[in-house]
Amino acid sequence: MARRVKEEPSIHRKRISEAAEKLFIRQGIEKTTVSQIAELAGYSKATIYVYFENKEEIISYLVLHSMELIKKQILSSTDDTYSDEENFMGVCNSLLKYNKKYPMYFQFLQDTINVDFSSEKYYQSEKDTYMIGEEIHTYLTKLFNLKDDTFITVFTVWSSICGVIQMTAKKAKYIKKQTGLSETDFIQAEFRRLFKML
Amino acid sequence: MARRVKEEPSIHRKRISEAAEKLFIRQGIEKTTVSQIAELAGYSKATIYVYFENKEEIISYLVLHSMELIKKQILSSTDDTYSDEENFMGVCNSLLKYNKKYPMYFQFLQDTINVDFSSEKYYQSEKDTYMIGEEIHTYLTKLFNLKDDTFITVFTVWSSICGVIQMTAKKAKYIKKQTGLSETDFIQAEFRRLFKML
Amino acid sequence: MARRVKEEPSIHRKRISEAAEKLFIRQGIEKTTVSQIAELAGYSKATIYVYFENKEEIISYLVLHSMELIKKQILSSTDDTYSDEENFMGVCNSLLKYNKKYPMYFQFLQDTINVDFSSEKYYQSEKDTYMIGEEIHTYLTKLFNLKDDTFITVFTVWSSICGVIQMTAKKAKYIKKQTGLSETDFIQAEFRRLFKML
Amino acid sequence: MARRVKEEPSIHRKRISEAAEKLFIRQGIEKTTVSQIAELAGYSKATIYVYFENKEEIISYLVLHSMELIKKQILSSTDDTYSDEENFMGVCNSLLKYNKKYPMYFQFLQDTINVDFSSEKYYQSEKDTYMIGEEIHTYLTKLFNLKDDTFITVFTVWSSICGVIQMTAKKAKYIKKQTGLSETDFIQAEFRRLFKML
DNA sequence: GATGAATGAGTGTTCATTCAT
DNA sequence: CATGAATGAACACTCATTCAT
Repeated sequence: MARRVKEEPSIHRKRISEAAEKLFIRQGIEKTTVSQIAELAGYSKATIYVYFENKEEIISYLVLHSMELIKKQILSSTDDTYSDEENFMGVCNSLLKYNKKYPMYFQFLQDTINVDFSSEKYYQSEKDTYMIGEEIHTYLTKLFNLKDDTFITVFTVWSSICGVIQMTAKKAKYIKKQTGLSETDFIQAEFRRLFKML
Repeated sequence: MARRVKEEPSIHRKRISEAAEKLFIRQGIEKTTVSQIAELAGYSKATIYVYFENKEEIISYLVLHSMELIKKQILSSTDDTYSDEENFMGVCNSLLKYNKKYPMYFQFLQDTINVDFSSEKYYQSEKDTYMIGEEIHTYLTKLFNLKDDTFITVFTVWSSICGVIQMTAKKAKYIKKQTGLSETDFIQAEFRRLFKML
Repeated sequence: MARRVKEEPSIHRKRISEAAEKLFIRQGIEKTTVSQIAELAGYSKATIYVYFENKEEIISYLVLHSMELIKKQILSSTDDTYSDEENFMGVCNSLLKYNKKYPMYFQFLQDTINVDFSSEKYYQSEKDTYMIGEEIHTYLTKLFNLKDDTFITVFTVWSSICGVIQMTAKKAKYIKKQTGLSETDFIQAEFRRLFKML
Repeated sequence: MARRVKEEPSIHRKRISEAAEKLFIRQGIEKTTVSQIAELAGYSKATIYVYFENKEEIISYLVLHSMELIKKQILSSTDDTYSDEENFMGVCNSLLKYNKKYPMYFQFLQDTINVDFSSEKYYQSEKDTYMIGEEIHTYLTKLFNLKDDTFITVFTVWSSICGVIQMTAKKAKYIKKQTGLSETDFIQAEFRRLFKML
């Protein structure tokens, strides 16, 4: 599992990762083989290993992609001029939408991120991912205009939203059985409750 | 993949599942092979299949085990006579402790649970797991003496706590870097913040 | 694969072999497990090995059974007072019926039979099977009142009938495609042709 | 069990199938493992799966091979200019020789052949096998200059020859015991008898 | 006499990865 | 640069058979 810094994404990396993405979403990461990725990307299997060290690095690359998407999503659904509640719901629904579209990437959001960039063994993607996470965090802090305990508050709220989205998605059937509410209705209610708590 | 109700755990099932548990925690479920489980449990591989239908059933058995543990944990750290905050922190720290000890089981908490028990294809363990989940839920409802919107509130809070614990555990390094706080200190602060929100 | 002479079939051997027979017919020999036989026969797996040395001996026992059936079948469908053609068709249709009912046993008819009974390593069943074959042969010889070259004629005709039945059964689809005739119609025509040849 | 048409036999397919052939003859198809085939062919087990979809396809490939051999054998031992008896004996002895050399393939001759080529799920080999069978059939029809009932006659005779060869081979010991004749002598006598019947 | 318990020895198949060309 | 070819290492699961009790 040797990790080294690699030159930045060429057109090939993009093409390969896009193929991988489609397959990951369609059938899950574990069940997607490098062969399938190669075929869909229009390369030979061996060529994949020219542009990515291994399957893991492809995943890493896509984690970055997912972070970029979330950021975009959040930026486009929030605004200085909106009310706090509108903004809060904007963030929530960005994440929700994201989880619906890329349920598997959502997991990544809550996954460990390599922060020890002093070592030389990391993928460039990991560094980039980290930085985008930072940007989102900074953006949210400003958005909610929090004065003190900024970090912890943003972190806690963010974590709670993620927790609620994840749990609700997984237990949808159970919720339906207990409350009769659809997943969609239930989660909006949860978001509102969460906002009131703030 | 025939699933049928099976007679309850014998001493062998216990021994095997304990071996599986150790390995699952140490190296993850996917990477643990039935051979390894057999070896550690002191049985031959074939014998494993005498006591469990397949690997999946071992997992299912352990999910139940994990639910039982959480329940015990929560019961022993909360009480009618405590203040609301004490109880809240009790629940939080139960889950936290649990996640520290069995990080992999914690995932199970947020995992889909088979609820369609009308079908005949499920393991007894799955049904049992569901029921313990119900018991915890009922207990928490009473504990916090919530009058209306009970279900949604308990669910939201529970999800938030899980989200916070999970995210904090995964991003511990990042948090340290940003705030200088240890994971332990940071998460206690998060719990308190969460309580204030209620 | 040690073979030793064994004491004659008790009631248990009968019960076990009957279970095996049902399963062999239903799902083939290879796909039938000793466990299944034991279960259907109402014994424990280990008990099977008390009454039969191994799976092979069960098969051997059933081969004998099949021989007995064929003999009965032939005896009941031929008679001194019938015409030669009637008798010939009787034999043919006995074998045909037999093949339809126990396609898998039919193979046995054309299988090697242990004739070296001087050695001590054979199953009693094998000896018995051999003797019934002899009886059938003797019966047919008398039936067709052949004077010279008896053995070879009976053997050749018998073999031809078997060959025709087997090939026709296996190539039924092909025959349908080529001639438009059903397997039943086609094989009766073959039998008649065979008789004319005699 | 996806079956698709594959590109034609390379040198590897030949090498692998030749190894498989030896093992199949020596110990039977069922008892031959893919590992053994790989070892004897000088490849790694995984490589076998590069050139054949699965074990079944190897068998299918060899069935074709066997059909080609029989055809050659028959063509080289019969001729327009020979007498009918010479030709008949030629066909018989072709099949006999073939059975001696590849007893296990001989079984294939009497086995079901996939005729439903409208479906897309078959191996190219299976189609080819079918076509060679057709060619043999056509050739024999012309050879014996049969006018009417051609199909049924050729089919019946062919089946009878196969039946006689198979039965005689399996019961050689028994025949020796009963007639004192060697298998070789006995079967030639059978062939002659068969010819006289025509 | 009957069996519960245990297992050795496979079995076909998959897949990420390497490397000579 | 790109890849065809090859494979090591697994992996979940099966089953006939044994033997102490």
